Amino acid sequence: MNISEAAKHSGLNPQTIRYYEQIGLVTPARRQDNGYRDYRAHDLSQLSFIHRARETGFSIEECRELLELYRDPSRQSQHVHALVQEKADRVADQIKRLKAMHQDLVALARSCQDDGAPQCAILDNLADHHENDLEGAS
Amino acid sequence: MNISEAAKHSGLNPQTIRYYEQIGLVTPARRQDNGYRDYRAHDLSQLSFIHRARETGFSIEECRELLELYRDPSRQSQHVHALVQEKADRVADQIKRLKAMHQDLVALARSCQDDGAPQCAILDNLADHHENDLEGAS
DNA sequence: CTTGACCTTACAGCTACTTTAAGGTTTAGG
DNA sequence: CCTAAACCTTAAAGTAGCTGTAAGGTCAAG
Repeated sequence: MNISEAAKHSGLNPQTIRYYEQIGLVTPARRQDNGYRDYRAHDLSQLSFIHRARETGFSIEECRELLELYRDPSRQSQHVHALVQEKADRVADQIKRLKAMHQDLVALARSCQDDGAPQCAILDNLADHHENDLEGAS
Repeated sequence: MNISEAAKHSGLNPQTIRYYEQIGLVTPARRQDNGYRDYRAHDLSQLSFIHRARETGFSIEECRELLELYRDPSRQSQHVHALVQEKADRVADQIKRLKAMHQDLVALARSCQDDGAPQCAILDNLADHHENDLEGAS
């Protein structure tokens, strides 16, 4: 199976697959006589695994760890559990930060009249913080 | 005012300020006799503006737009409003995606017994999606 | 007059790819 | 049989948004 078919099956695209091979995330694919990469079910499952894991928010390095555990028959589920838990916590954190940012943006949008006038509370608001700054400074 | 003081006041750090100058986000700072960059209130307000805008989630290119509007006396608040509104929408979207990801992660963590056994539903889960895939394929 | 803290430039490194360039192979059509 | 399109190959550069390094110049304190 050529790389583009492997790409379709795994949900990755061909360049990305080559990239993963290049950085040693997946083992180099076997080659056909013409030098083309040749993929089989075994490879596809690893590529799909990576795709899923990346979608789920794991970084490349985290995927590397997960893949090693995936391939290791003597793995301990504790290790995997800890990895996932920590990731979940970090995502929760990120959500918190984005929510705050969203509130800021909504407040900014509301503060602006949208009437074509040159006055705009948004820009004033963004510029604001610094005014107090120089007065109190040395 | 030297760059490190400007950094303190604006909340950016010196390398970042130089970087912003380099990519043309801010106009090059005037220089002292010794060649050091020299910052005044006018520059600080722009740097602070950028810092706030970046914190609020605007990309460098968006900051460039906002800054141009900020500096333009004939700007129209509509334009700014649209920019902010669109950004707010995109952030809301990102929050949605992260929430889905978080649910996935929590579900994964729960599915795993954390008992040191080699079986781990997490890895099975990540690997899963592909099984169905080959059967239906050519 | 030396030490340390600042400043300068230019360039490499980071993540996770995507794009480009320059070429070889295969396949379908005329 | 030839050609054009659609694949495949590699290596290298570009993307965002900085951060860190190297190799030097400047300045204030003791």
